[in-house]
Amino acid sequence: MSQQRTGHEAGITGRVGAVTPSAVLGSQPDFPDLPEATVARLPEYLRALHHLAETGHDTVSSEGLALAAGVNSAKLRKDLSHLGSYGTRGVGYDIEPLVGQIEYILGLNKRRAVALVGVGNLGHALAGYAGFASRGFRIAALFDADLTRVGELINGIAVRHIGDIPEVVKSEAISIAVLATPAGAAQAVADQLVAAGVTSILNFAPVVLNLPEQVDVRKVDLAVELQILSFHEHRKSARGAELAKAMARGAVNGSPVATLGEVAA
Amino acid sequence: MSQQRTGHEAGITGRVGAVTPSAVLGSQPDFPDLPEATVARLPEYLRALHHLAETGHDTVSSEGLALAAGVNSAKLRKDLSHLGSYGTRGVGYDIEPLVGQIEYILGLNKRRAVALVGVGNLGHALAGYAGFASRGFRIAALFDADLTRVGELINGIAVRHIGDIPEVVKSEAISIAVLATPAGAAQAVADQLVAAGVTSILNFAPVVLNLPEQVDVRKVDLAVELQILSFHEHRKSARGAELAKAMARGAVNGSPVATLGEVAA
DNA sequence: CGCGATTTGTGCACCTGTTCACAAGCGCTT
DNA sequence: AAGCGCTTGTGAACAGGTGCACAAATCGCG
Repeated sequence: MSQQRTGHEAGITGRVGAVTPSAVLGSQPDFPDLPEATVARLPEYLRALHHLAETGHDTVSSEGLALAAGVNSAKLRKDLSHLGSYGTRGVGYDIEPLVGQIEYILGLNKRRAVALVGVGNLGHALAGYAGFASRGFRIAALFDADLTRVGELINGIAVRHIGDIPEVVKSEAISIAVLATPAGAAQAVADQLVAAGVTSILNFAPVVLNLPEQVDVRKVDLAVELQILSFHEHRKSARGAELAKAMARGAVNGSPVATLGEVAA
Repeated sequence: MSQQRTGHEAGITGRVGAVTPSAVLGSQPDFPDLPEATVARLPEYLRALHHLAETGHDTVSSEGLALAAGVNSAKLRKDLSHLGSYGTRGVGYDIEPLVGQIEYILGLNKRRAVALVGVGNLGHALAGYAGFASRGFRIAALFDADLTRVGELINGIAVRHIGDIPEVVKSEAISIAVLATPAGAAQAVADQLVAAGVTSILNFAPVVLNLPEQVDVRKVDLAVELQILSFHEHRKSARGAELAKAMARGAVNGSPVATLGEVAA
């Protein structure tokens, strides 16, 4: 159970990137077709690899990397096999070129400029989050609708009014935006962002955005995550109660106290 | 493409809750076996239903609710059918009892106490996040390892030292914790939480936690989300470039400018 | 009271993704 | 130079989830 479930729902099917058969242009396998599920795991592999590199490793086996990334080794090998062959049988994977390949695939060789809209409670924290900077992104602009917030400096960047979105998105060549506005404003702001040229949005507002097909949207809803955990809590206690009842009636083997953990294990 | 992908990876398979065959105890269908994918969508349905209720609706069709929740109607009907029958053919679903049923399943009838560990940049924002309170949770305790932070009041709650975790988790009957510590501290803190009795953890630290089977862990990594979007950006531009090249060579139909959007649509 | 319009609930086929298990390949040792 | 142990890469079976398409059920209206 404590297998780690990480962001990103499958839900949408199909390979990603399969648009032009390479036969048409005879291109080298520069951009392989990756299953969506694999794409979602690559960042986790990348993080684990960086950690291994920092702790002095040059190579790592699929078993070792799988452990560090919280997946099983077969899955890991299949995922990496999609990127081409970066392993040596009998030895393992060379960390350095593998890191390079994954970063290339993820488009992280160049640092990407990101806009953040909504400098409220959450947005403020995101603006200061060091993890963005250290993992390939640069917060290039902050926006808010509230005029009293405009001008405020956060981490050295001034908050601008959302009216400036078109101008700034163009001048900074921003294609990714983080949306941390209140729910009510999210759709309108998203429309403005898309109109300005943004093609990927990370949405923290608890609303379903309605946007053109070609725009990628990922949603993170903190309350939803807790509610899913709540379900599992409810389930555990319900099952525990039922089992206890069953025990009390049938009363065969094992101590009622241990049942919950035992069953799950 | 702009279909909304929401947290929560499948990855782990199997029904949830299938532990005791109800034959053993002849229990009413109080706690149905739900596919994990369905569980992950229920919170979204719940949010949409609340919104509909607030805007004066009594009933809603599967089509309408599916639209509001960002899924297709067949999937929605199948999901709801797992909860038992709350719809009327020819009419739709009665919102009120449906809300009640989903809240019951998710264990949201009673407000759940949550502990938050790590009152740094992100933790501070989470502590003040209104969405938790409004959607079934109560932040019952704040913890930090930094003694200079201990005692600070956030939203009316005092930050306590992590050494107090065992005591407070027991006295407040906390089973869910939010982990917003630096990566280096996360595993140790998680161990302490579990030892104190916590059985579900929402982990914001970019590390894979190693915990007993019976503990549920969900992971949210903001940088990972951006990296996935980055992949799609990279893919879009790579495909765009290839298409442009192909166009320039073969030069058959359509304007090169429109291709990207056209293909995706 | 019966008929038609509407919408749910679901059997079924399809498809993505996971896992097992093993052959192929590599390096080290003798 | 040959053999041995180790690890990758992958074919094949399996599991879970999705979406179509339709039968069953309900309501409203004539």
